[in-house]
Amino acid sequence: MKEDLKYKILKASLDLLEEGDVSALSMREVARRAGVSHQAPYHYFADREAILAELVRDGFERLHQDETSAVDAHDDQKDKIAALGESYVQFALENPSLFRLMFRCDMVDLDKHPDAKAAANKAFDVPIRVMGSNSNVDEATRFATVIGCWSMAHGLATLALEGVLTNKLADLDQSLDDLIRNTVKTFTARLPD
Amino acid sequence: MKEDLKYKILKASLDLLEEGDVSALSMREVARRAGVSHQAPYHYFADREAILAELVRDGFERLHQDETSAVDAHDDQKDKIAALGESYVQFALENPSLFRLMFRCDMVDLDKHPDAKAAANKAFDVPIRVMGSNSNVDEATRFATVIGCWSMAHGLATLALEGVLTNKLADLDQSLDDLIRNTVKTFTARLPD
DNA sequence: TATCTGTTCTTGACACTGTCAAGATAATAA
DNA sequence: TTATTATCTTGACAGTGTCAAGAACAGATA
Repeated sequence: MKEDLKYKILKASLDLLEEGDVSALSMREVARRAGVSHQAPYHYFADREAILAELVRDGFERLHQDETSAVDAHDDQKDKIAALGESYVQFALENPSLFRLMFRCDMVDLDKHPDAKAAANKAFDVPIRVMGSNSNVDEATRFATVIGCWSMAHGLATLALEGVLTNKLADLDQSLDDLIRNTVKTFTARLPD
Repeated sequence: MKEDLKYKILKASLDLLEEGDVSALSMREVARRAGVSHQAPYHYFADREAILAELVRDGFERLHQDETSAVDAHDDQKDKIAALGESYVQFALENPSLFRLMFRCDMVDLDKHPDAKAAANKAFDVPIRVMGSNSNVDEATRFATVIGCWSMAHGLATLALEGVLTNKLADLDQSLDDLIRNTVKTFTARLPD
């Protein structure tokens, strides 16, 4: 079927990405897995980065979905924020290599791939939309709060991903999930109403 | 001089790293810059990862220094924490490629490089030591607070590095520095005494 | 039906990479 | 002086991304 190979290539690429790191995703190995010549992928993707960009775009789309369904599942404002944070970290843990890739502008220059950039902005706008509506505080504080929460979720995700947290976790009698839930809850509780 | 070439190679490597991304750091380019044959570096480093590990080790050493001098410059507990966070982000902004590399376990497996791992742990222990001493809260909350603050600093650094923040900053009349300071201060103010 | 045109894929080449193997050269020790 | 070791070079190999050119095939046009 038409465009069939394109999705075969993307599937093989995603598999390779999550099997190992991004360096395992080579143009030729992707072609090999799709059962075509080493040059065939070039018909659908300008270069290696174009494949990565497509994976990144899809990643941000899925992250956006996870975020919105997490937010929509709650009514209380702070519950929304906590669920949003947890879904963010959860996504990272479930798609480690992809998540890493999604924030590697040295690998995928979003300015060169508008579709991926648009998807990223859609995902980024969820926290801003959810938290940016608190009119009880001034704008600077509100913005700082949004960025801080987002940063915390992103940092949690990154540190958990790189195994830094599990190292430090050995002492405490806590699972990684508990730690993440605990951390998110501890900080959302301190947010202004 | 003995070991002279070793440091020439490390210097060339760090230069290459900060000039572009980590992929610009090739064994052969490093050798070329040091003015030696493509194989000479192998006398001092087992492979490419060994060079990266050495850069990472040095990076964590410097981060640790920055952290401690930031902490030591203040007496008040919350000032210490704020300064610590800012120094962390500052380090990332001043050494973007190196900072990225320091948290890329797919590139440098710390378990294979004990020296780098030790340096990393030394740097990681500063926030734990500074914040972990608050006896007014239970241990789980204390740990969550430490991890949360550290995550926020790490997330801020990462997001700032990848240009995500500067994108979102266009609306507000704020510099990146201001935003970072603001965010750190906003959240340290909410910490329990 | 026969010819043209564009899509889709293949084959071949090139310069680059990391790294193994082996040799050369120079410093040091006996 | 000779032997040994540290230091560096030369050469090779398989792997990579990607440019260039060609083959196979589809569909449209005549």
